[in-house]
Amino acid sequence: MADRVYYRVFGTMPTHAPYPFAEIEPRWQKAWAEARCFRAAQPGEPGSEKPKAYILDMFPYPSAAGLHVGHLEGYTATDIVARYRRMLGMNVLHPMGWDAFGLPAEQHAVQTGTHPRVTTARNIDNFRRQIQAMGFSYDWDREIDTTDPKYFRWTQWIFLKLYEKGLAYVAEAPVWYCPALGTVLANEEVLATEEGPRSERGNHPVERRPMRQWMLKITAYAERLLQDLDLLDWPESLKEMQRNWIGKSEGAEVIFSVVGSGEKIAVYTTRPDTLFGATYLVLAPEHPLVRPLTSPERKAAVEKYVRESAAKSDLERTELAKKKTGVATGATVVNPVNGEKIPIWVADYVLASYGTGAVMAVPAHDERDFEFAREYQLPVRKVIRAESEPEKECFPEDGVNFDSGFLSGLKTSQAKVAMADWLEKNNHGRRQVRYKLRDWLFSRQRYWGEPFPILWNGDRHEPLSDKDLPLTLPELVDFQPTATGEPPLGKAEAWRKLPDGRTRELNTMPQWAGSCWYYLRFCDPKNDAKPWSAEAEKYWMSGGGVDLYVGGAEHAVLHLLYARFWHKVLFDLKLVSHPEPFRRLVNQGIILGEDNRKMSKSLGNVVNPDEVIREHGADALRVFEMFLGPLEQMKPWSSKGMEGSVRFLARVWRLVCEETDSGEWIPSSTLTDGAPSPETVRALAKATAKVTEDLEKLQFNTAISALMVLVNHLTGLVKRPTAAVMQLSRLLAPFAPHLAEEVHARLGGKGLVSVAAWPTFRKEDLQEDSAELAVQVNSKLRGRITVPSLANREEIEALVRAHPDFGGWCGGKTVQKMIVVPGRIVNLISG
RNA sequence: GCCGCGAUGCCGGAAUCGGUAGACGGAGCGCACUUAAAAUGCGCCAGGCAUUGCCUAUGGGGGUUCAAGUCCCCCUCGCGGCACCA
Repeated sequence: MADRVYYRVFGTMPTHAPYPFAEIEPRWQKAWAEARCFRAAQPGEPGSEKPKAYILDMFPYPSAAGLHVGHLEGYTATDIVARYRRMLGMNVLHPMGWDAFGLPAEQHAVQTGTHPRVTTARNIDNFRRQIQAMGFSYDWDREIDTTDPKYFRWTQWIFLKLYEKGLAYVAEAPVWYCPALGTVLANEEVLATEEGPRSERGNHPVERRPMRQWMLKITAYAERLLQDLDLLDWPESLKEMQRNWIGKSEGAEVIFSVVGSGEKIAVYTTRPDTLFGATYLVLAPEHPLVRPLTSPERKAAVEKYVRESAAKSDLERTELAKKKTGVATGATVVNPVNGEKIPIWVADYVLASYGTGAVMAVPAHDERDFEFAREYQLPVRKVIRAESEPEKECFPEDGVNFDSGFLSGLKTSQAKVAMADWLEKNNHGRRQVRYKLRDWLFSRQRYWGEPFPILWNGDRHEPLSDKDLPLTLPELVDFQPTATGEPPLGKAEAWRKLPDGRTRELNTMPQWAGSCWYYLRFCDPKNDAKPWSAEAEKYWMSGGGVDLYVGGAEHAVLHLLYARFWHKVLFDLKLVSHPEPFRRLVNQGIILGEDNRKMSKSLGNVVNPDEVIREHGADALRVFEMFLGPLEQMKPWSSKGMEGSVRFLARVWRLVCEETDSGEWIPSSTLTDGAPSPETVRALAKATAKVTEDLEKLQFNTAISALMVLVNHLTGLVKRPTAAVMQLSRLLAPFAPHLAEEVHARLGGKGLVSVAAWPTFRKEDLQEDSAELAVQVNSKLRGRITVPSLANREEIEALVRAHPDFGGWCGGKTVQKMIVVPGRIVNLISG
């Protein structure tokens, strides 16, 4: 009984920490802040003569929930690189800031009446606290906040530049409206889901509504946004997503004349070579010519069909619709290439929003047209044959033309050119390039965003002048969006109306505005005269822009496309020196919960970094997140694995300290000032070589593994040379900076290890004295042989022949050939 | 359907130019220390047969090669994206 009480009481007592991280970590964070050792030198300042490195994270939206381990993975990776580059002697720009405009703070304001500014400030403080607890080496003098008037003044200024260039305009167009969010959304913010189109944020249903909105002419940059992807060191998958989103297609516009009327119908096709096979023409139900062209006897049927299509959701019109529907108009057009009369149909498989809203149907060579033709018994005329494969009913691939007049006998690629030439020569059409990319819907009916620096004078808009910037938000008590679709800013009567009768634009900018240029502001964050100085931009953005940009893949066609667009506009205005902002980009993979499912509150599998730091320390969290696996890969959390990282760091600690019976840490008696043995020299050289190589390739998991090998070696020594442990502390510094500083200091190291020089090694120290080669016989492993590591082929061959097992390996057969790969294998080929 | 990425022990993952598959960590097992446990240190650890040793193993099937996780062809599964874009 007494025993059980003893265990209950002492069994739940926390055993003391494997090493005193809770005392070490805050102390070094304070030391770094006091030494200001992570400050980046501006051009002209001492330190700016060093080569620069711009290492950037995608700055966070400071949510009420705080940081999660996924943020920390990317931030840890960039911090390691930043610390490593600093130790290599580079002038490193590694900044952090807050993308603080946005919907959640405003939704909170709607519900509680708390001003978004208050919530935002509180969330930022919490994020900053969490980030600082990780020991990240940010230059906090450069912290920025997109909601600060000193910042958004310049967001507004850049908007005016776009406005002046004619790249910002107001248009009445069908746009995506989200009733739940009370605002319109950009195409990029709408996802196609099984339940229909939904908002990217919050997964609310969205609908098409015609509204007057501000648009940015991103389409003017479509070709350059596409071409310049080739300049970038980005994941191929991400470039592909942007290419798909831009959606370039090359083809021709063909003009058909309507029989018995002066009307012409233009269609867009990527296959002008199939024009001889066109057997009908299809208009989208929304096409303006549908009504005027329909013959009186078809009128009722066509109008009914148009009405039905309009009532269908986008979903019903696309993927769920197994069967194509349509109706004949009774009108006909002339195929310009052969003078043939073909009927005009209306069908909703043709989209009004793409191309001209009309297509020429070639059922023999287009799956969709084929399906439709079969449904309504329309003629199918083959004009292209496969070069080798057997004939198919519908052949949409490239081949050779026949029954095609002047195109007969030509291959598809040649036929396309010939037909385009013919169309242009005879005025029946022309070559054309099209993009799926649409202009960027840039206004939102929300309060917590940048106000547009625009005034309305009746129906006309005009820009605010630079001297009136920043245009700040009016104070409001009621943030509720109105049912009429009028933005909340409409409630600020005094703000909205100017004495001279002009009124302010009431929409605000989307959250993406602030993040479109924040990386430029980091170059010169305190400049009150300009968004950034030319000198600072040229210095930090040289060599192709940001040298390393790490963030999640969810921004592939949002932030990353918008920022590239703004950057190109700024490039054309000669405000930046390179056409692309982010030279190298890496997506960190998401970290799953321990149950292998996506971390979410409802599943209860979210890992709270505050708790992990309290239990195991920031260094252990940093090391573990990097040791989990490759940065780009999706991987599950493991609390057992987390403990492994703690054990590793505690092993490092015990190289330097040992514990007394009373539980105190005293300097280890195993340390010696003696010279390291050749084995230790080799272990150090190997670790240095491997860690250096892996850091360059962002392979943090294998770099840590190399450090573990070194620590295991040092742990195994009876006497540990201080110099060796000192070198370990420098190799460890980017990964576990607090512990590295402590070890460095306890061993009598001068200054901060965070700014010490990165270790080097001598190539000859990597060399082993002897190497063990595998001996294969007819490619099967049969034995091993130890040879001097510098032995050449002939010497190795002689050693193999002289080896006592040689006869056994050959099994009495003669060796016809011996393949020797020094350092690797010997393969005996016998017959 | 199309595009991109991936599949290696019980688990996370290593493996340069094609050259000893499984580094490192976790889990497990054993030993030492301890009154005991924890912690720590050391050792074992793909599977099968077996006496040394041999055989089988990198999602599946073919191929190239002295040699394939790695290169080529076909297929299966998983993840991400796009999806009637003419």
